[in-house]
Amino acid sequence: MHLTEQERIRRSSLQELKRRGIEPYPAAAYPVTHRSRSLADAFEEGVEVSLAGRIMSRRIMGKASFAELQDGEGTFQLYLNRDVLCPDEDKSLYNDVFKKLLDRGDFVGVKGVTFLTQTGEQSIEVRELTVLAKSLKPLPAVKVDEDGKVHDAFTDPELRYRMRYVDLVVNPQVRATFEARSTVIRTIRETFDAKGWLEVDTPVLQAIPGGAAARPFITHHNALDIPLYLRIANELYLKRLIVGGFEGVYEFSRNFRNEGMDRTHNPEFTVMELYVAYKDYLWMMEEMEQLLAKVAHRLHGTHKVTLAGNEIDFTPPFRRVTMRDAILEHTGVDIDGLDEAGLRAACEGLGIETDASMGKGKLVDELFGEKCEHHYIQPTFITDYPVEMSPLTKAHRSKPGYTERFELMINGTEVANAYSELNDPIDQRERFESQLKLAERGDDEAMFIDQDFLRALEYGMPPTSGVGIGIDRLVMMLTNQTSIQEVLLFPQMRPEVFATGPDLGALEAAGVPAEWAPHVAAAGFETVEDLASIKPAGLREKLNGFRKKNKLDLPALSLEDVESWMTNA
RNA sequence: GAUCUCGUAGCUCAGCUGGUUAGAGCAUCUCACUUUUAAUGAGAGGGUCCUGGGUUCGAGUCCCAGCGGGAUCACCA
Repeated sequence: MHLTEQERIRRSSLQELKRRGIEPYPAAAYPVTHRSRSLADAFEEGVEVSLAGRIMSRRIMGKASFAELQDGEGTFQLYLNRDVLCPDEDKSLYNDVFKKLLDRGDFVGVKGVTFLTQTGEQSIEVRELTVLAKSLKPLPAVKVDEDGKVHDAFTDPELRYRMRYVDLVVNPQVRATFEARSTVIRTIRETFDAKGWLEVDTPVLQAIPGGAAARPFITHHNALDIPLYLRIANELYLKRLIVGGFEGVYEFSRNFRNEGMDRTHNPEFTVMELYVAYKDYLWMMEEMEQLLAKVAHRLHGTHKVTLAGNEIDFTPPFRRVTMRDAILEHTGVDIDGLDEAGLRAACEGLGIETDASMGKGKLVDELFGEKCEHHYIQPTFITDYPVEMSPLTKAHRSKPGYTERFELMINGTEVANAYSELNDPIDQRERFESQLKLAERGDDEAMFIDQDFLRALEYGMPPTSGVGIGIDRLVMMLTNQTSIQEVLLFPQMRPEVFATGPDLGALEAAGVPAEWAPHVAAAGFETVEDLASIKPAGLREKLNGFRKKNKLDLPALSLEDVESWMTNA
């Protein structure tokens, strides 16, 4: 294994700690009395404290040193004085262990007494120092100067996402984003629980991927020998629970869609879906206004949030615009009364590409998506979607051809989608059948018919309103992030390829003498496959050349030697 | 999937129209230093210039292919 100089030094420090009888990875719990931020907030001098965390920096000045200890809350300054830490003759804990054998990134526990330095910095004078875990790889050396400017920032997105653990250690704002994410989810959960709604779990593996229009991931169940789909939505299951008599159910659902990835899409993402009986989409709009205002206020202490240079105001009520008016306003096209041909002509007149698989719903969707969506920066409910693009939504109470649906747009992006749920089983069956026709026309995202769901509706579902909130996007909106990868701890990445290194055992098994195997690998033939990729004569020539160049104390190889390995390979 | 763009030390980055032994700051190592805070001062080590081809007397630099990332687009929430 290739180690950098810094890694080799840390490993030798590790061995030296062990040699001195200091366990670098002790098993025992370390008793902690305080943590950094709460200690700073209620600071008093002369208090005995015990903290644990990572050493994030050291400023060594001979017989005294300062260090930054980073724990789960933040950082706190340590002051280590040689003669305080080591009051007896033996000064090795300070001189050797702290100054030489410990590094930035190591976990330690300290016991000591709080005090203020001459410059007024809250500090702990360390009386006891315990090694808790040695770090063998150096952390990126991020520094912040007195103006708050960050130097040598760890910013490479690939490294940050692949090694989120490092990102979290050195970039406090990243930790803050994920704490905010947790606060968003917790606030929603507390709000819903207080209203008596039930948090439920429904299947992730589904035989029919329903509830949304998207391409699913397919897997296979061996015992049943059937294909199963990772859920693209949980909507149909939650509605079954409303049929079953629960009056309010919600689920934070990890959904999976086998589609593109970009700064607003990840193959797996989180939607909070809520269904409440005896309500409609008008009620749901008010409910969402109150919820988002509460979440924003919990995070920021205000309803006004900065996002990508805009101030987003979550103060209720939010603006409401019908889909028809939105399209009329931004394109001059009145979709009311237009048939499929008319819509297609309107799209093409605006430079929107269409194809034969697109029905009325899809065409309206294109008009809105291309020409309107990005205009809605402030929270806005877009309401009353055409029936063709909403197969699970109840027909509008007074506008024929439309449904009782809204989407909440923030910063030009859809954050929530809600309906007065379709509970007429006959209408629902017809909607599914028209989806089937779309599928026959080539729309590979048209919904499957879920016969069991239809049966459930036939038993009767009360009037219900449902909503799905894109949690990842909502967190983006509330934490001023423009990439979904910044709000997912482990965003999807192409799998990393690790250098496997030479397989000496396999080389020897193929007949390569043990004394030759490392040299064969060093010459570039690391695996049996590598051996098989070249003619014996060529291999012999290269290896003997390598032997001569590196003055190996080994007999030259004969063609027979090499041929015998190849036969075994 | 398409287009553009990037890949140089542990980290952040220079490296000109191709030209000696590839540089800087931080980090690391050695020494000094008892209230510092981007600690300081002196010295030292550290490189598969992403990989593989090609052009050339000569490639980190130019060309081709590949791998990986980012951005834009398509699909989508």
